[in-house]
Amino acid sequence: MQQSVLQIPVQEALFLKDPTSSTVGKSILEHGLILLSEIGLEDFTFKKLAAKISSTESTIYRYFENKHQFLSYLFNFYWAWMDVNIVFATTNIDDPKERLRRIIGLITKKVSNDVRTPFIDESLLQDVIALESSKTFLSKKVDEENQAGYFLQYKKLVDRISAVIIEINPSYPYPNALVSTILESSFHQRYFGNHLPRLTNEMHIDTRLEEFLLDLCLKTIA
Amino acid sequence: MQQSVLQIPVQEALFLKDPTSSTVGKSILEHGLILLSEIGLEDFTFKKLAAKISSTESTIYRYFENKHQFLSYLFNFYWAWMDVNIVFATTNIDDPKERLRRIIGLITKKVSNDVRTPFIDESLLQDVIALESSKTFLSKKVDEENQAGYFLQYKKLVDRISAVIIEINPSYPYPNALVSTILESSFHQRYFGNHLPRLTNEMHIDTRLEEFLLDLCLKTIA
DNA sequence: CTCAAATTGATAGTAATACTCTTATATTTG
DNA sequence: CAAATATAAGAGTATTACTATCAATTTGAG
Repeated sequence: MQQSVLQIPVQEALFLKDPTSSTVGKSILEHGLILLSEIGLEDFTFKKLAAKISSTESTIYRYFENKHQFLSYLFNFYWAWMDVNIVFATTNIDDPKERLRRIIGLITKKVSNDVRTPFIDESLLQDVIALESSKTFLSKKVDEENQAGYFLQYKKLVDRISAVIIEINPSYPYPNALVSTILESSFHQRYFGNHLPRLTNEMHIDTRLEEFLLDLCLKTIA
Repeated sequence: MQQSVLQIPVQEALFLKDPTSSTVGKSILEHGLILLSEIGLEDFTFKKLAAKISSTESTIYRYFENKHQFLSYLFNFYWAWMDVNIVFATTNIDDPKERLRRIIGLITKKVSNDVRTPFIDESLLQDVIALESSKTFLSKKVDEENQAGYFLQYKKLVDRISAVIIEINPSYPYPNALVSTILESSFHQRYFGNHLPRLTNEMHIDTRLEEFLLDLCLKTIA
């Protein structure tokens, strides 16, 4: 009896060799994520990761061009995984407001490890993405990377949620802006709640964050 | 007849030696900002800056511990400068809604160089801060840096704007969260408008960005 | 005006980073 | 089983992110 495995598709632009295609590759993903969560992107190096998985720098460089690409891989993985969850949680729900409610619930809740993805711990991934995701797109190389498809999954999800907004209020003029604002805010507000509390209002508490964003969203498109 | 000069106070924690106290220091600020805007934080080094101002690495290191501290200096300068402008634009305005309108106007409009600050070009500064500011606080060293006062000016401004929100609606429960969301969003949305348009709705246009955020804000606290 | 203190410039040096390359050894696959 | 492919081990390079030393210059206090 085989456990169900969830295949999360990640763009070819985001790796040199598919890390899910080999044991070392999976190990790079698993322990790369752990190391990232421990020391942060600035201090993260392929050399340290190689030591951790008893492999070599050159092997890791065959999978990813550099740590920025590795982060972008995780970024896309996260949003692809979130997309799957959102689709699952909203199919067969007729009321678009209820769908929006569920989406914001998923976005704001602290996630726990999804056993269907054996080498990625989503709980860690969420923390890493909250801290580092802005760094994927806030770079002088955005246009080039955007061209290459680095942000496809994120854009896809924004479109999906925007469609729900439009369903609720077809004349609201800024659906995509509202959605990307909410997604970014969900990360930053939780982070502020934990580290810079004066910038927020107890947003380290899931339920408050959810209420804040749901309220903001519904009132704005009302 | 002396030109009026605007003194922007920056925390002592943000430098080793006050860069405004000497000619080299001012040159570091002026050309450091220019270089940052040209090549971005990742590629920015004190060595390159030293070459640009015909000085040496060691001299720059006497003013700033590292480029992260230099960025944080600019971050604080920007928000302190914005604070001055906001205070100026809102004194003697009785209606808090009108004050909020003016604040959001200031935050969303593309800024032009303020001649009262001779060595800082605010137009460049705005672009640099939009691209790099998240990197000041999204780091494993937040708590330490927060303790040292790295984010004081930003927190002060959030408090100031929150007070206006509370004046408009004293029972709105998330004023600080709303304000920091709007401030972050103003940067990101404009950036998305320029580089990742699918994540937004023509937010590279000042007036649209202003309308989007003002509308969002007023409806949310109504 | 003068001497001491502080500042800067010039230079060297170190450990780490971000890679690239080569080669020998495993491992997989056809 | 042979050929192709992947990995490990190691060396090597340019750059980064500093620190340290020392001489020359500037400043400022008496």
